[in-house]
Formats: sequence, C-alpha cells, structure tokens
Amino acid sequence: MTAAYSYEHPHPAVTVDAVVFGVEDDTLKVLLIERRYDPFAGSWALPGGFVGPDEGLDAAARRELLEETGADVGFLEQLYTFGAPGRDPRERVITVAYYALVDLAAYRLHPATDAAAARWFSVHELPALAFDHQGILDVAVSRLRGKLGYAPLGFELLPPKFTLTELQKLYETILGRTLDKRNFRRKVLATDVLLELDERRAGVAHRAPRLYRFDPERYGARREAGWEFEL
Amino acid sequence: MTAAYSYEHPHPAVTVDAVVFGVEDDTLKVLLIERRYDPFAGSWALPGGFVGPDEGLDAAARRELLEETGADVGFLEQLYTFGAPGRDPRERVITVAYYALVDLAAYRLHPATDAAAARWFSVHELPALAFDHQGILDVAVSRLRGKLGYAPLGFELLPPKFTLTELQKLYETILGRTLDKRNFRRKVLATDVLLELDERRAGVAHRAPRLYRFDPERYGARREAGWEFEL
DNA sequence: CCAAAAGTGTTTCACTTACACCCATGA
DNA sequence: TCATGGGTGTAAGTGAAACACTTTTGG
Repeated sequence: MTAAYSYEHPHPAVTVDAVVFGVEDDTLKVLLIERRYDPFAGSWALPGGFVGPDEGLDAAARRELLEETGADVGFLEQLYTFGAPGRDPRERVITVAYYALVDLAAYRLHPATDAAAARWFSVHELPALAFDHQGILDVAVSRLRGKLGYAPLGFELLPPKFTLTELQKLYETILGRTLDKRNFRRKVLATDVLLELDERRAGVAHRAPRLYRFDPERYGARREAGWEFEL
Repeated sequence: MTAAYSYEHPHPAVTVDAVVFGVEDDTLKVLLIERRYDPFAGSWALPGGFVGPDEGLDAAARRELLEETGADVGFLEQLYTFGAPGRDPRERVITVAYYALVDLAAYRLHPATDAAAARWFSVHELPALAFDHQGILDVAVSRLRGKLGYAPLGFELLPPKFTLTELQKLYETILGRTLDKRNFRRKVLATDVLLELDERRAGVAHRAPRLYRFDPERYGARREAGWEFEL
C-alpha cells in the first residue's frame, strides 16, 4: 500500500491454457500440441502460454491458440483457474483455463512458436499429458456435457449449414448415448432458433436431407424475453 | 524455457476476492469490508488479498476471509477470474473470485488487518464498490440463483436445524419470487436428503413447526447413484 | 377465542417418452 | 430394384402447477 507496494507481494507467472473441442468421425476430439521445450519436452499438452502485460485473459487465450495452432476459434469461454503450488516444476504458475469449440473440418492446423506439432486426439485415446493438463481436460469435458443441455453450443462444432441428423449425431457423440430421432427433431425445432434453408445436402446415396442454419438473432431475441434454451 | 525463464515473462500480482452471502430478515446480504488504504481508501470492497507464494487458491480465499472478517466459511467455490488490464490502478492484478455461503446469524465479525470494518449489506442497497467489485458481485448473484436450482446450496445459509418454512423463505428470498407451500414441501421432501428430527421449534405463538437437518451422507449416496438434486 | 403459521391431497395440464412405417435418391 | 438414410404422428405416462381448508399453539 506504499510506493514499494509491488514488491511486497509475490508475483506468480500467469498463463492461459485452452481445451479446444472438435467433432470428427462421430468422436469428440481435443487439440493438443507437442511441447518443444522442457519441462515435459516431447509430451503432449494443452495449447497455451503466458498472459501479456497489457492483455486481457480472453485475448491471451485467443492469441495463444492462433499462434500455436492456427485455430481462430469462435466460441471461447473461461473454464476454471488452476493454481496448486507445484503444478509447474519451474516456478509458481497459475493458469486460467478456457475451453473452445470449433468446426474441426474447417481448420488447417499451423503449428508454430514453441509447439513442435499440433494434433487432434480423441478424448478416449489420449497420450500422457504435461503438467495437470489431464485434470483440466476432465473438467472441460464435464462442463461441455453439462452446458450442452441448456446452451446452444452444438452449432459451434458444426459447419454453418448442417442437417438435423448431423446435429443429432453430434449430441449423441458428446453425451455418449443415443437419442430418439423424432423426439430430437421435434424438440430442436421447437426451440425455434434454426433457420430452415431452401437447400439440401447433395451427393448422398439416398434422399437428400434438408439443411439448417443456427440463427443467433432469434436466439438472442428469445433469451432477452426470458426464454431458456433446452435440449 | 531457459535458465532465465522466470524473467522472460510478465508476473502480474494475483489476488483472491470473495463474495460471502448470508440471509437475514428475508434479505440476501453480502459481506463487505471498508478499505483502510489507497487505492479506494474508505470505499467498500469485497474481502480478499494476495495469494501467498506456496498457497493454493482456495486456501488463500479462506485465509483472507478469516483474517479480514473472522468468518470461517463452510461452502466456498471458485466463481470466475477477472483480469482486465487496468482493473487495479496500481499495477496489473488478476483476481480469482470466489463465492461463499454462511449462516449469517452464527457469525460475529472480527474485522482485522487491512480492513477498517466489515459489514453486511443487502444486495439491493449497496454502496459504490472499489475496483470492478460490483461486476464480480453481479456474476456471483446470478451464479447463486442458477445453482440453487440444481445443487443443495440452500442449507449452507441456514443453521443446522431449520423448519421447512424457513427453507422456503430462503429460496423465495434468493429467487425473488414466491413459491407454493405444498409443492415446495413435497418436492424438497422427495429429494430425501433431509432428516426429520423429533424436535420442534419452541416459543412461537402458533403451532410449533418440525425441525429438519440436511443429511450430507444421504446426498452423497444418492448422487453417487447418478441421482440429480433439483428444486 | 382469536391470531398466526403448520400441515396436508387432488385435479389439470404440459411435456416427455416410446414406438414403426413410407419416402426419395443414387448406385 | 435395392440399400440407405430422410422424414413424419400418436398414445401413454410422468411430473409440474394450481388451489383451500383444518390443526395446533400461545397470548
């Protein structure tokens, strides 16, 4: 509280780490990077890095993702802050963890900076992770599952135009159980946040399915009016 | 990543701040402290302070609460981490915010250290708060409201033994709407996490109401079995 | 005996669940 | 014409919401 204020208190390092989710082949996947330097050189880890001196936390997470993986994510939300002493062997490091959702198919990965490589892994076939990153990932998965039920997150993982069957498959993949087709369609259409397009998915060896688009404006309008999304 | 590693990155200050909720006179209240030093000397603020060099984040929050207010809280949960550059005029400070629930009546406040005074305020009659603490408090209130519906938080705000009417009043206070007595009682008893005591609240000018106690063991057992609390 | 809160069931309505067949298309 | 997924309705059951009177106790 004096002029010497800043020196009276410990100043730990602060990082952001991000759990980036995508869906491919009916599997929930996470984006990991291979660490180039010690500690844990050669291990897989969540993308992340130090927060700049005049940089907001969300901005730091986005920047690190762009630098390390080339992924310019849409949905990004703070998950939890992990700060157990000793979680980093070098010094005290507190990390603000985020999770992000991307349309996996749309991303060409460009590993860079201090990441040797970036790769998608199925959440069920993960390598040993650096630091406490496995714990962070576990928290992220259960948050994603939970939030999927009451927030329109699914659309973030799909291309802008999608079929209802694709959306259903996505929910089944993340929730780990099958859903009834008719009930699912009725419910999702009842939310009235999907725009039915005059367009069908072509090139399939069966009846061409109708395409839909998520309409953020409708969603915004409805939630302003006290309405709650639920699936 | 080299020996000089720790000097290559900015090291902001890291604090914890806590929103401590209590209920009194059918009003939701928050515990604030009056700041003794600049910046914001004389202003009211959330209790909190710097994280020790070898101290976990939760532990730091508990310690600060004890030191600044004498409150030894039961329920304490991480809320969100706030780190906008400039939120503290002195230097870069990232704060990990917590929220806590206490049985207000049981606490005798002992303001200490760098807090000049500690007082309970109704969330509807708040003074101007230091830093971005009003924003933190808003997030905490909405989190509390949301979580009350699917987690047994209400009991933390009451003494160990309470009547169903007291519990209902508590829910009405926090949710800001009235509830149907019969439906509330049926629902809360159906969760089967309350122990009906062979005891009644005495000294009232009407029929003496039965006392209940929250049974954490029953709750634990049920949630292990995949059961979800809901009110 | 009066005031004040405790305590207790039933009906209605909305929503969830379970379930099976015909349709359109490309190969 | 066959294989493949697209697309559709209804009935039964479950849970939520609305609603009013009797009981107990102290003053």
